[in-house]
Amino acid sequence: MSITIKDIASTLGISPSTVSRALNGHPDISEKTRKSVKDLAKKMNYQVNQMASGLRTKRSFTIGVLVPKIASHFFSSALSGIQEVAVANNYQVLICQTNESQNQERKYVKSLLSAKVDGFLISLAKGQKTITHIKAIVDNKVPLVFFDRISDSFNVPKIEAEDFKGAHRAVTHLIDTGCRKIVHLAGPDNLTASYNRMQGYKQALKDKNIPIDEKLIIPCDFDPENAKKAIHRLMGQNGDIDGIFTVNDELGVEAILTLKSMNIKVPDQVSVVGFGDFPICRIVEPNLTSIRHNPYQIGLEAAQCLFSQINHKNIDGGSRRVIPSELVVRDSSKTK
Amino acid sequence: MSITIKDIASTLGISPSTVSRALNGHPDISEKTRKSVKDLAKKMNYQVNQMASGLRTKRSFTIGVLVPKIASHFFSSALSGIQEVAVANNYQVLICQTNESQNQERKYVKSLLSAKVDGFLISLAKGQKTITHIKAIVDNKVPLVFFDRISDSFNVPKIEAEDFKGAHRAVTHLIDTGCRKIVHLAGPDNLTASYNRMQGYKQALKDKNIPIDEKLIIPCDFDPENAKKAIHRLMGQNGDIDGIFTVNDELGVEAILTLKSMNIKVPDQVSVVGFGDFPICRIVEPNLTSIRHNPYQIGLEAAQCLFSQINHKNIDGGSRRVIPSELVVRDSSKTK
DNA sequence: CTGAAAGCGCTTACAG
DNA sequence: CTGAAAGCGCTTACAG
Repeated sequence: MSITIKDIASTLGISPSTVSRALNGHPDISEKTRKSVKDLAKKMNYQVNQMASGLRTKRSFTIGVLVPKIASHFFSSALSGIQEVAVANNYQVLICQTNESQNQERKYVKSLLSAKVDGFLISLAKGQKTITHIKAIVDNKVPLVFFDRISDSFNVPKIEAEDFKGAHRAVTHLIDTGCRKIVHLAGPDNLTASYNRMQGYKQALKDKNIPIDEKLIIPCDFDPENAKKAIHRLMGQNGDIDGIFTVNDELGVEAILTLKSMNIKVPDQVSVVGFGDFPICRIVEPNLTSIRHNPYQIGLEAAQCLFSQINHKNIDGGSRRVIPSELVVRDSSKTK
Repeated sequence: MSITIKDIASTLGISPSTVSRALNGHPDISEKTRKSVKDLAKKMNYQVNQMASGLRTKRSFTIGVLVPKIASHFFSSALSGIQEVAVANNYQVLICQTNESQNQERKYVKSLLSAKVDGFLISLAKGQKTITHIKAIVDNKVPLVFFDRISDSFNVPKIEAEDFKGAHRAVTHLIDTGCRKIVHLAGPDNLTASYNRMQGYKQALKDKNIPIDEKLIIPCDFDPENAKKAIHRLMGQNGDIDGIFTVNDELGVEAILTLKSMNIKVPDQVSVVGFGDFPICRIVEPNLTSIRHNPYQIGLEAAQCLFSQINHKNIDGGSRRVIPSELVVRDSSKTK
């Protein structure tokens, strides 16, 4: 039904081989033939059948992307960056949302492997334990790049946000503006990003000779409800808490809203600093001080790294690229 | 390199045909053969080559989705709904972001056609004039469903938010709570969704015998900056404006922030109602009254509609499904 | 500069 | 119940 190379060949009275070569810009073909083929292709609205050419060339011109959640500022921005690079390389992007489920992740990897994608861009679901499906990708020698949610168990390139340094910067800012008893509303610590932010928090305290109190580190699993409960509990028993550093901006916003509902003044009584610099920082009141990282850039560089593997086959093993971050001071923290 | 049906056949000493049938659950195959094939396939970690089977069966098990922007609450939620249905149908989803550019949209359609997707789910870029690329889809007889950003120029199914009624509800609420001079910060009126919301606004005024003042309808093209400027200008010249209805929540939030920066009390002096019920409604202060529609549901139903075409081929032409909305009253509007 | 032929990995009418 | 053969639409060594 859909028109093929053969149709063009027969109307032009030449062979399909020649049509294929003309369409693909093969140097052997005469200018005249090339032109007549291209003109007719355009006129007939010919579109190469990617399944057929992919089967022949072993290239699907498709990459697969796994993210925990599409509907999040971080990942949807990263996806934009990825798409940008993919388009520039004439590639399609298969986007899969794992919903933080390893099971779902496993299924997607299987089906993307079956779709013969030329490469994978993966931000892991939380709770990583059994990652045999990732091993399947590596075993099949399909290029793979981790971004944001990475795993050190594999010798593949990784693109990360500046988690440790960013967190360090955030907490140092809190200390420098007078906070001494600083809570950390943490993410799942089996995620490197969360873990590194927590380490940054700890190191900043150490550097300023403030003792680390493990009871002030609350795992919230990215759930604002947990943040709310934790704040209610902590503020009840520790009247002297004066700062909160959250693993991301959603929890930071929740912290501000909760403190306000308890009639605790932000930042006069308690300062809050988030992580991510999402647009919501400028909506909540007081505006949330945060760490700006660049999800678009992270996606972009992850994709560039993947395509350099796909195109030049230079597998540079477990390289690691950290995208810089910066502190953005707003009204939820004090000035010096 | 990757293992094929032939490998399984030769190790088992049977023909590829039989392996294919066994794997696909063909009824003719004996239980014994089926089991040995499936066991070996699992053991060898066999994955069917989708390009090959797709070429043969003329089915790619892939659908293409076009959205103006991934990084938006509405579309990323809709995408989740779409993904849900796709997975249930064993389909992959190619997601393309048009960035509101018709040119980009045209390119994506071309390349998805070339990828031989089994169906399209499209939310159009704004500024629709030349939509010949959409015609190409229809001409190729590839199933297509429009969602949210629809066009009436094509006889294909459409899934929409309840734009007219929702807007009518929003504005009626403003009037019922005492507003009389109501501004509408509008979207691009060549988008049906925006247009219908504007019509809902107008009808609500008519129904309450309030004259429509075209100078109070400000096209903002979804840009918060335009909303800000419009409010500054209008509030300067019309001291008696007492309500604002915005085409979406982003503009609604911007309206609240702008009014506050001008020391105008919300809702005492001016009430604000948005559209969408995005999470930001509960972050801005006062919390934004809005119209809840269900982007996840819209995506879900659009996908279901598409798959009913793909699977049963029942093209039900230009059917139209409107997903219900409801008014969610918060603090940015007055109580009766 | 162009064509005939083989083959990518699969599915499926046809035959037995 | 199973196999041999053809073919999906393309690309590409080989030959001339």
